[in-house]
Amino acid sequence: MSEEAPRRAGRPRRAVLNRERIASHALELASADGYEALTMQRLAKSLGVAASALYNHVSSKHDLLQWVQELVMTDVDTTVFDTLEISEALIEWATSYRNVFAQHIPLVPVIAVLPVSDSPRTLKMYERVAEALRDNGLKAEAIIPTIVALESFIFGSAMDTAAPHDIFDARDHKDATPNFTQAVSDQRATGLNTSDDSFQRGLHAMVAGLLAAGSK
Amino acid sequence: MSEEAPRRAGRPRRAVLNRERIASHALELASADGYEALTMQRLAKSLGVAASALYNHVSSKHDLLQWVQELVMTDVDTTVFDTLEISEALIEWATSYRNVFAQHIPLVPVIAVLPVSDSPRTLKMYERVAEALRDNGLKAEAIIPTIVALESFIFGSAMDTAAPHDIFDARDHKDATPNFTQAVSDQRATGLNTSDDSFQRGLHAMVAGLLAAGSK
DNA sequence: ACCTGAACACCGTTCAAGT
DNA sequence: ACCTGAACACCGTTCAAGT
Repeated sequence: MSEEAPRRAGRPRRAVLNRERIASHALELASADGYEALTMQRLAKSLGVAASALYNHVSSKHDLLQWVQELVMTDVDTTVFDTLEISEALIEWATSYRNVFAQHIPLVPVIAVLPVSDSPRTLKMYERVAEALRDNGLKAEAIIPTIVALESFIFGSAMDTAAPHDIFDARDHKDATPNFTQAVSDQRATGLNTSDDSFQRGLHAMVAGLLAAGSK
Repeated sequence: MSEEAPRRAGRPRRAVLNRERIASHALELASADGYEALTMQRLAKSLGVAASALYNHVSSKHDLLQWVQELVMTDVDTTVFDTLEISEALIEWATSYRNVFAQHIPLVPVIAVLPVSDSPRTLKMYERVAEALRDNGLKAEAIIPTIVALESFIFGSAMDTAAPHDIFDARDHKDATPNFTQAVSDQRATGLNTSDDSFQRGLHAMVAGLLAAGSK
């Protein structure tokens, strides 16, 4: 598919190791084999270099995860703010955001405390959401808390998708927890995935409440 | 404080290693020195045994973290459901829950996917919340999603408290993000801690919305 | 039944030595 | 400037050997 670029005679061939190649290999490795497979040694092997070579380009594994986070961020849809009414847009954006990180749960603790200055794409996303909120009459001081609250819910909900489907199985303690047991069975009867059902209910509640409370 | 129990002559003295002692030592170690200090080796040392001895009582480090989680759960306040009106009670309970796990962030990914059957105290808490929601007229199928949505927000908000205070500093990209930059400055002007402000706004919005949407 | 000590199979990271 | 190979300081976990 890709053709070899011509090289000058005196230039030695060397594996091209740079942020772009390292990050995308890391993302591929994690996506294909899971984040437990994303070790510096295995990543180096897949790049055809020694593990120590990676440290000429990235200062720590934590930094590497930030690079991967930046790549993953591409998949979050912010175009919805261009076309949809604000509450619909927030719901679609949040759903996309949650679904993306449900595929990258080990990145959640990283992104949750990541300074925006280290992630241009996250910053750009914030700008778009902040603009949309302002344009729709949200009070100035409510904009950031609105975004942070939604994000916290998004991250928590992304983690919740990793819960086993029988997480609420309490057969051993049924007698002591009649209300809970009944509630589990009633939710199950809807046929809806518990994580998705919970996320959508919580999201609609929060979006409506935040827009109402934050309006001028 | 505690007096020595008399021992029979033939009984050899041995370090008493059991779940209770292991779990409480682990909690103390993590609380005092942080979760990065909670390793099997260091825990063993603090108990006066070899690391391998621990494996006679706990099957893995992950299981140990579940034990610690069960201890920490004690601090979450569910008595509020006995005295406060439902939305007030949910807000106080959630705030207590979030504040407790803000002190134990590395447990969040553990508890988020922990089957309730492995955590009697969590189960008991769910029962109390489910009962309160039912008593206050929530639709049967809305009870579990209401709890799960609140919990996801609680876990995400607990993680958010670990964010650096300058997480939103975008001085290098100010020109490209005018709305965001302005919003950050306007929130800052309130003097409120961003995490706390966001949590309380999101919580009030979600509680009101969930109760309204889930009512019969 | 439960503990020790050595070992195993990994980690992330550093660094002198090479080109 | 960037890579290799060996080493370091850890991890969690296993297991034969002891009592």
